[in-house]
Amino acid sequence: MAVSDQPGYRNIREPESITPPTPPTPPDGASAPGSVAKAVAVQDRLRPLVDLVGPGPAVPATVAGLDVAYAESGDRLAAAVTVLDARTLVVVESAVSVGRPAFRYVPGLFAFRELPALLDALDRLTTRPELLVCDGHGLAHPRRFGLACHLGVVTDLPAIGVGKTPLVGDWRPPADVRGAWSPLRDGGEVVGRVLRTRAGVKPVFVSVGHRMSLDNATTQVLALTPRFRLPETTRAADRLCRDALAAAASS
DNA sequence: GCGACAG
DNA sequence: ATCTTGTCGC
Repeated sequence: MAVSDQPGYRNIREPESITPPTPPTPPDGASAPGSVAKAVAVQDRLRPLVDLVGPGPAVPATVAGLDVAYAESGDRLAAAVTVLDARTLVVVESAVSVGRPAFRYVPGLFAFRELPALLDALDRLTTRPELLVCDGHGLAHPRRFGLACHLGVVTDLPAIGVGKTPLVGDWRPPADVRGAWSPLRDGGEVVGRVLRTRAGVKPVFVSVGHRMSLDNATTQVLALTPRFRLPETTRAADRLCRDALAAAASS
C-alpha cells in the first residue's frame, strides 16, 4: 500500500525543496529524511526499540522540558531544553539551538521537523536529565512512534509526551477534578491518558515515550503541574525558545 | 467522496 | 506553530 493511501494521511506530498542538500544520512534516526516515505521507514525501523516497560524513575532528581518556537515566516526556529529540579521545579540549566525546520509539517511525522534542533540543544547541556517531557505525543501516534518515542529512543532517556490536543484515539472527558483521567484508546489499545491537570480547564494528553509506564508518566505530569495546565518544564522551555527566537531576530 | 490530522 | 479582538478574572 502506498503511503498516500494509508488511512489518516491525505495531502501527503514529497517535501519538495524545503530540505537543503542533505549530507550523508546517519543511521541513528536523528537526521531529516528526504521524503515522507523515508520518514515513515525510519519510524518503522525505530519503533521496536521503544522500551514499553519502564517503569522509569519514581523520584527523578531532574526533569527536562523541550519545546520549539517558529518565526512567523516559518523558515526559522528555536529549540529549547530546560532542566528543572524535579522537587522544587526550579530551572537548574537550559540550552537553546536556533536553526531551520528540518522537515515540513506533516501530522504523524512531526518529530522530523523538530528533532535535529532539539537534539542539538540537548547536546549543549552539561547535565543529563533523568526524564524528558516532550511537547507532543509518544505512543498516541498512528504508528505508535511520536516525538516522545523518537526522542527517547535516540537519547535512550526516559521520555513522555504531553500533548495539548489529540492526534489519534477516542476518549471521554475526565471528571472536572485535578488528577482525574480517562483512557485514550486507538485501534483497540490504550495509547495514553486524557489527564485533567486543573479543574475547569481543558485536559492534556499524556502518553509514554520511552522507558516509562503510563502510570508513572501520569504521576510525573501531575507533579509538574501544581498550578497550571501544562507542565512547568514545558512552560519554561516555551518561554526560553520564544525569547531566543526574538533575540535571534533582532541580532 | 467527506472528515480528521501533535506542533 | 503563528496571527488575531475581545473578554473574564485574579
